[in-house]
Amino acid sequence: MAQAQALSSGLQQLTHRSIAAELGVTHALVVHYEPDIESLRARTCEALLMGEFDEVVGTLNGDADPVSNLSRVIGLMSRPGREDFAGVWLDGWSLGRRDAAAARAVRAMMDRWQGLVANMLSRGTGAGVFADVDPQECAWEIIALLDGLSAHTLVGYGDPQHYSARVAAPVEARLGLARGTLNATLAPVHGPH
Amino acid sequence: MAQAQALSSGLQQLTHRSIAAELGVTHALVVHYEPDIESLRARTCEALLMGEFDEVVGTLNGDADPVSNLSRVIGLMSRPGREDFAGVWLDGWSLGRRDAAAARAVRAMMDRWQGLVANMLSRGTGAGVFADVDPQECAWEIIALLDGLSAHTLVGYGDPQHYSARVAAPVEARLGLARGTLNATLAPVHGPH
DNA sequence: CGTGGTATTGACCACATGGTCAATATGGTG
DNA sequence: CACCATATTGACCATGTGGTCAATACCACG
Repeated sequence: MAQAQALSSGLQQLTHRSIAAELGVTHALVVHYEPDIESLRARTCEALLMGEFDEVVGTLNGDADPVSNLSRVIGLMSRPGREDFAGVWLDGWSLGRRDAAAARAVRAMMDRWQGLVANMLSRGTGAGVFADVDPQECAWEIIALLDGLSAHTLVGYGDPQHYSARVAAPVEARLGLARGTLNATLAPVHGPH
Repeated sequence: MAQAQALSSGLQQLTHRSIAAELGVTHALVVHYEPDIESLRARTCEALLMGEFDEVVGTLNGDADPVSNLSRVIGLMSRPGREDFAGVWLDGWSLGRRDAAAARAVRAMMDRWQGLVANMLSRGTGAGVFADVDPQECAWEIIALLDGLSAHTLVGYGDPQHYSARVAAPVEARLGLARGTLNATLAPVHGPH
């Protein structure tokens, strides 16, 4: 419902009337149940980002190998067709500029991602598979790279075919991995549902 | 004028009436001279980004050392107080989602930055100072990292004090430089005017 | 002087937004 | 049945937007 609309048209286009139209009711009714549209937007944003996160985490299910974990995350985040979620992130940042609550929510989501990656990194460094980096700091760098990628996606900068490799390369260098180790050619494993 | 307003309030808040108010005239007059506000926004965005670019390029004036060049760029882009320009980038990406012309303009700006960095990289690899990377690809990665940084800036994610180091670290790793080589503690050299 | 072009205005329009409010259905419970 | 809570509506409001238009003011030039 609201989430699909936000995905395809952007959070700012999510309005009492747009929801009402899709539901086939009056906008007054929507107002009745959702009196504060700003909050609805923030919550929708949060729900969408949380959904994406959970989906990715679900994909890692059971797999404990930090290399394949990282590879999968990179593959999923740089896959073609992720433009809509990139848009949600962008809307979230935009929203966070004026709405303190939204900013807090977005930061919390970023923390989740950072934690996920940091976890992989610390497992990898512990096992001696990765170079000895500070997992927290390095996770931040990877998140920043992925966020930059989202931005690029939205204005169609660069060839999407190269996205995965372009994220993988610097991460591999940072972790002392051989070139191509992290460049998953689109993870086949069941895929997101 | 218009640029200052876009910087402080965001491109979307740049409106016929907001300009008129600041100029102390009627909004009809503004319409008379600037009939298409969308185009004004796009042009303002472009001008601002171009201004930032030129300012940074100006700072490098005469210095041919790729290491100090890169270090300065990283320092400038991750300095505290750059939130407003980060906002312009964000607005640009946002604008580019629906306005094809704006997207083209933003992509052109990204190309400029990518070219600037690629140039540094190819000089560095040529001189054997940097590891042997593909300058074009690697420049892209660095740009993505900086763009991700801009996004983080806007929602206040992470400690701004660490921004510079966090960008420097992965780049150093990628280029085979010693830790800290690129972590300029705020370039003192005259500074941007 | 007056004639013409530019600067500037106020009044207006259509449209969309968030939101309120009183008035109805509608359906279950005592 | 009567009653009450909930669902739902249409009408309305203030505000903001982009934009048009006819009417002035003003100033230079012949």
